[in-house]
Amino acid sequence: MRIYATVDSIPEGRVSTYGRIAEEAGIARGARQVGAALRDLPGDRKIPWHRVINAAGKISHGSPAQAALQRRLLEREGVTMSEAGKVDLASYVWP
DNA sequence: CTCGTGACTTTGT
DNA sequence: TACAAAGCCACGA
Repeated sequence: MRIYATVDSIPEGRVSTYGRIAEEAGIARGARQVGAALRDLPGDRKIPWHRVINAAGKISHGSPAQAALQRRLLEREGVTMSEAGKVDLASYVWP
């Protein structure tokens, strides 16, 4: 629950990393757990899972389809990325 | 209690 | 930029 609440607090047009979220949620080094939580997400939840990326600013998971979807959702909110699909954390990560 | 697993992270080639 | 190795942590078998 802590994880869901934290992810839900990320405003539109901003992103956050697994590590940051884990810390915010109380799990100091549980970045993986955050990923697991999002992975098992039903989908009908009102959670902006697409604003969650890894420390490198990239999408590190699953099917190309899923990655493409996440990228599309982010760009729709104004988050730009390099060709390699890398987000400029310095300007989009949530403080 | 021990093992395997994984939408991670760091560090070093 | 890409890959490997070694940490880390909650969970379930």
